[in-house]
Amino acid sequence: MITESKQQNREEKMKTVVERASGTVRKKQIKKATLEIISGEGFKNLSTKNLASHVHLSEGAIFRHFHSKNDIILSIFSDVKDDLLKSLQKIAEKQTPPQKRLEEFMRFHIKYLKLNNGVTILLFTEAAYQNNNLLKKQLNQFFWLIKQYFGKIIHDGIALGIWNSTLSVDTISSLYIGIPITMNIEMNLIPEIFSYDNFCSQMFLLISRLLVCAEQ
Amino acid sequence: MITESKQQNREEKMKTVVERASGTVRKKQIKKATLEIISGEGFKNLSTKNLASHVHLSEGAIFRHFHSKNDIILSIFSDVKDDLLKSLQKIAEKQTPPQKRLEEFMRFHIKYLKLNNGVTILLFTEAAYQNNNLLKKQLNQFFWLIKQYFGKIIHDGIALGIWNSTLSVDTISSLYIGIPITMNIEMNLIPEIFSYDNFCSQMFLLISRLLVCAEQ
DNA sequence: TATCTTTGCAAGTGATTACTTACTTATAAA
DNA sequence: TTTATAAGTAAGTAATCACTTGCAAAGATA
Repeated sequence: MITESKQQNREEKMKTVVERASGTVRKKQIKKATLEIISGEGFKNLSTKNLASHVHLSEGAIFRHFHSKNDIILSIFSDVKDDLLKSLQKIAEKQTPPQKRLEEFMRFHIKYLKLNNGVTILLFTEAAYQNNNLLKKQLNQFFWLIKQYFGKIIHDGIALGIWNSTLSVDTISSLYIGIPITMNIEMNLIPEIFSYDNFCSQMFLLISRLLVCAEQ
Repeated sequence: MITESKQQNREEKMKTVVERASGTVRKKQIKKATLEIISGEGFKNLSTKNLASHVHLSEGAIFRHFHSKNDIILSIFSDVKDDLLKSLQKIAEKQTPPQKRLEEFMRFHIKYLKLNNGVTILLFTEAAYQNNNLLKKQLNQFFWLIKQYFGKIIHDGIALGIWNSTLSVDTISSLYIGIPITMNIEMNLIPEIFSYDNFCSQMFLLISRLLVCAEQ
C-alpha cells in the first residue's frame, strides 16, 4: 500500500509535464541510451533489444516512440543541429573581439563534443555504415555550417586588421574542422592520458599563432 | 644434384606463380573487395555473402582464406601498417632538408589515403563499431607512430634553427593528424568539388607558416 | 461512470547474419 | 600413375536482427 501511494506520487510528479510529456521523456531516455551504448559498448551493440533493456522497456515499446531505429538516429542528428550549431552560430555572430570569439567558439565546440562523446562517433559511423545519401548530405551541411561560422570570425579579424589577410579562410576552416575530430579520437583511444583543458588551450594557441603569423 | 635443383626451381615457381599463389591472390582479391564495398556501398553491406559475390566465389570459399570476417579486417590493418607506416617512417628519416621532407611526408600520406579511400573509413568505423580493445590499441599505436614520424621532421627543423623552437611539437603533431582525416571526410562528402592537389598545397602552406611563425 | 488515447508488454514475424559441414575437383608432388 | 592437398561448392546451422501484432491497462477527458 505504501509502495503504491509512493508510485502514485511519482507518477503524479511526472504528470506535471502533462501526459504527453511521458512520450517526450521516453524519447529523451531512448536517445540518451543510444549515445551511451555507442560510446560505451560500440555501434554493433546498438540493437533495439539492447536499447530497450537500457531504458527498462520492452523492445516493442521502443517502436511506440520512434517508428524505426533509423528515426532515433535522425532525431539525435536534429538535436545536435539545435544544440551545437545554433550555439556556434550565436558565438560567431557576437560583437566581441574576434580573438575572444575564436576562443569561445573553440572551447564551446570541443566541450560539447566532450560532453556528448557518442555524437561524433554516431554521425561518422552511421554515415559510413549506411552510405546513405541523405545522411551524407546532412553531415556535409553540418560541416559546411561550422566552417562558415568559424570563417566568419576569421573574416572579421582580417577586416579589423588583426589577422593576416593573405591567408585562405577556407583552408584554415578546413584545418580547424580536424581539431574537434582529433580530440574525439584521442579522447576515445587514450582516455586516461587525454587532458581536455590542455588540448583546448594548446590548439587555440596554435590557431592564434597561425592567424597572426604572416603579419611579420 | 639435378633433382635437388629441379625441386628448388619448382618450389620457387610455387612461391611466385602456382598453387599457393592462388591462395595469396584470393586473399588480395578479398581484401580489395572489402575496401571497395566499404567505400562504395557502405559498411552495412560488408556481409560475407556480398563479399563472396564480389570475388565471384561461394560464401564458404571466403572462409578457406580467412578464418573469420574479422580476420580480413585485421589483415587489411596489417597491410596499412606495412604500406603506409613504413613509407612514412622512411621519409621522416631521410637526410633531406626538413621542409622538403615535410612536404613529401604530407603528400605521401594524403595520396595514400586518397588511393586507398576505404582504409580510413574501415579503421575508424570498425573501431567504433566493435569497440574492441585490441582494435583500439592498434589504432592508437597507428596514430602514435604517425605523430612520432611527423614529430621527428619538426624536431629536426627546430634543431637546424629553421623552425620556431617554442612550439609544442606534440600539439602540432595532433593538429597535423586532423588533416588527412579532414581530407577523407571532404573527399567522401563532396567528391565532385574536392581537389586533392589544391588541398595538399594549401595545407602544406599553412603548416609551413605555422612553423616559422613565432620566429618574428 | 463511460470513453478514448497513450503507453506498455509478450510473443511472435521473416529476413539476414557469420560460419560450418560434407563432399567434389583441380593440381602438383611422389 | 597414384596420392595428398588446397580450393571450391551447395546446403545447411543457430543466432540475431528490426519490426509487428493483439491485447491490456493506466490516465485524461467527457
